[in-house]
Amino acid sequence: MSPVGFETHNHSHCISDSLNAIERLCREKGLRLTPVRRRVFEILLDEHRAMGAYDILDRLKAEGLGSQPPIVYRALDFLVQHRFVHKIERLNAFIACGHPGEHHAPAFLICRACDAVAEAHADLAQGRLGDVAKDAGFAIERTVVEAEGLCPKCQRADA
Amino acid sequence: MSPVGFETHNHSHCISDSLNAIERLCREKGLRLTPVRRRVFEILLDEHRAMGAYDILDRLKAEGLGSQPPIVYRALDFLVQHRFVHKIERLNAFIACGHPGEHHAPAFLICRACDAVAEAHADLAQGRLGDVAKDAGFAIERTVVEAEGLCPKCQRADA
DNA sequence: TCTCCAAATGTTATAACATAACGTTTGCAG
DNA sequence: CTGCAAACGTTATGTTATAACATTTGGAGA
Repeated sequence: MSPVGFETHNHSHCISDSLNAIERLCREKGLRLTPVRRRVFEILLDEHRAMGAYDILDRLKAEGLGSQPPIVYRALDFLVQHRFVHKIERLNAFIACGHPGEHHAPAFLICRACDAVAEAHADLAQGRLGDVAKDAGFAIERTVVEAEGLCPKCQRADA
Repeated sequence: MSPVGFETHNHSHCISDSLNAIERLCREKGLRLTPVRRRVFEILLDEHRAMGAYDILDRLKAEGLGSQPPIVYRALDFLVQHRFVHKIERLNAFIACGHPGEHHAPAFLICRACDAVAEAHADLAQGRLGDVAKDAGFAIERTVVEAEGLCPKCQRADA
């Protein structure tokens, strides 16, 4: 349950590992990892931050891979649906999943100063909210858990 | 910690109680509950559901109380800042707080079929996510907790 | 009371985010 | 090899949100 995002790491490994992981998952499940979908995922891995759909689109355009919003939104729909990418609702932005394939209910720590995002894990449906939902007869299917605050670096800059 | 929103209730009481509560709070804290701010809050109480900013704006327009987006967004900023209204990020919509003034970390159950929203309470910062954040040196200031699924009524309709 | 300042409002314009609709291409099962 | 579903390309538009600047309002202090 350690967050990913505020530490340094071997980035080329994290890119190839994640890419390998989703390639394998797509093969196993018969999903089509088309060039656009694959490239959108790579861009998100490469930038390693939450990006707006239009930021991604700009990169696609520069590479000659589709140039209109629906292209990128459709690719993102696919990636989000299969949990390869998460949407950060607070930022209207998208980020590559830190451990694609592993079952998880993602939670995010979002720095309000630098917009850095760390992915953690918090299975709400298992906790008190799950009890509340159960009592209310509500069937939870997905959860959005986002904590906004200051990352370590920006706390120091603040002081 | 019971959710509010899927049950019937005495609506005129809930309106006057909430309105009284925020009037008192504004008096105590020296906040200015101006006509627009007050009316936006009343509209949200009255409709008793999550409304988009432009839905609210339509009602304001009909009443001759300001007619441009910044009017309603500024009122909403004020109301959200003081926790009289919550933003539902998943819906890009706003809902009157079920118990203004009480300290709380709101959580929402959102029906994907009818968009009904129930407010619950889940102080994440106190739980496991709080520990993770602490370990990462991240200072949580606000949390967004939204569970999407099916409300009791829509589960029955589904079957 | 006046006057000055900060906060709130009014207004125009535009930025940022997202999808509807429809035609074309592609991949693959039969 | 053919027919269909899925993905892609494209145009247009819908939806959500804010920048920037002028004007008005409310209240603290001279």
